[in-house]
Amino acid sequence: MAPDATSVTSTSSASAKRDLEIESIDFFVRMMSLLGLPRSVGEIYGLLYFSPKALPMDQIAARLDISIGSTSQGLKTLRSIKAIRSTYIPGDRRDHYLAESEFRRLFSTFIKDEILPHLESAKDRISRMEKVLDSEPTEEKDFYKIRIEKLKRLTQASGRLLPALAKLLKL
Amino acid sequence: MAPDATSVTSTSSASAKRDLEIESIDFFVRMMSLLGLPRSVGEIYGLLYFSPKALPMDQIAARLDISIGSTSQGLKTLRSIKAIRSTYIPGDRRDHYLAESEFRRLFSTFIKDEILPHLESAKDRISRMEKVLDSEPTEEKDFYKIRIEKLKRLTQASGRLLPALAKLLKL
DNA sequence: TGCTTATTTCATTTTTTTTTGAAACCATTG
DNA sequence: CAATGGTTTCAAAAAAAAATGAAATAAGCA
Repeated sequence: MAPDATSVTSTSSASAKRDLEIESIDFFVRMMSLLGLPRSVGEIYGLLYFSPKALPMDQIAARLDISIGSTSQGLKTLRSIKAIRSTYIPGDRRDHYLAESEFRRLFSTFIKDEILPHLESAKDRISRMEKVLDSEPTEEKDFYKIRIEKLKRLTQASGRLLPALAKLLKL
Repeated sequence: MAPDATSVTSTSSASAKRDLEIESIDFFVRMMSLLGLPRSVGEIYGLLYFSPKALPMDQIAARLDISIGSTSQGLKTLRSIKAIRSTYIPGDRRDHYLAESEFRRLFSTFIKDEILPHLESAKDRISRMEKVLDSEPTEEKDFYKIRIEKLKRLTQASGRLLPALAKLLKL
């Protein structure tokens, strides 16, 4: 049987570790919620980020005091944005998870998966707008033209800036 | 009494306008939700963005078929991020709202108000972490040191990049 | 000042999101 | 191939967020 969570360390201060862990969890709960991800996802990542050893799902759930359902879901989300990876521990059937500490990858995956698809559909929408405007003799055509033009520039700029930003975050 | 919403246009196609309006609302509902703002806020901004004339609150509520409570709240949010401004219409007691079409201002206000404060508190948190690590003789000190260092670089980079980004979005 | 209309506020309701927990599923091992 | 331990799934419960509507407030006008 694996040693339980309270007996992990021998000589070093458990409370210092715990303090760091709590700050980390707090940090990432906020950061993930900024990205629109649920609390549990931030908690899991925060715990793993300051864990020197890979942790299995049941220990994560126990330490955070959340259900294994949430934990499984949260790990799935984190895997999908490549924020964690699992390691093989010989003689243990459980998957063990490690935080991916390269934020660059984390952000670029997030941008690619969550933001860029929206930009794609935005382009389609703008084409539709132009078609509508061309086909019908509308008053204030200039006004509409300018607005559409601005939208177009916004999406173009975003489409160029976001991937560049992702690269810049190479830390 | 002001002319009602259905009799606004004379010669031009009302349906073309309506089509553009709907695409616009749809566009901004998505975009605002990407920024974590509620649906109603996106709807209001989308409506105003493609409206050649300034609109009063009651007309906004009526056209979007949302309550005046939501409308008032949404306008407040949009005002707070400088996404709209109100104009004075002689002979009309109501405030009339126009979309601010300079996205630069919109984004930079958003970044300043919503993101940078988090970065500030992140700095404090990192200082606390360093204090904890220094004060206690913890095992795997190197591991923790490196993690804290990475967090520090992340927040520093964000603190520099985000304002720069806001400026770049000068459209 | 009092009357009317416009706007804000906020307790309540509705809707949406997240979490839970138990059942189903899977994979390893005796 | 049954038994055990690990993981996922998903309906139901809980929590959080947003919208409503009505009362309170403010603001213009006679």
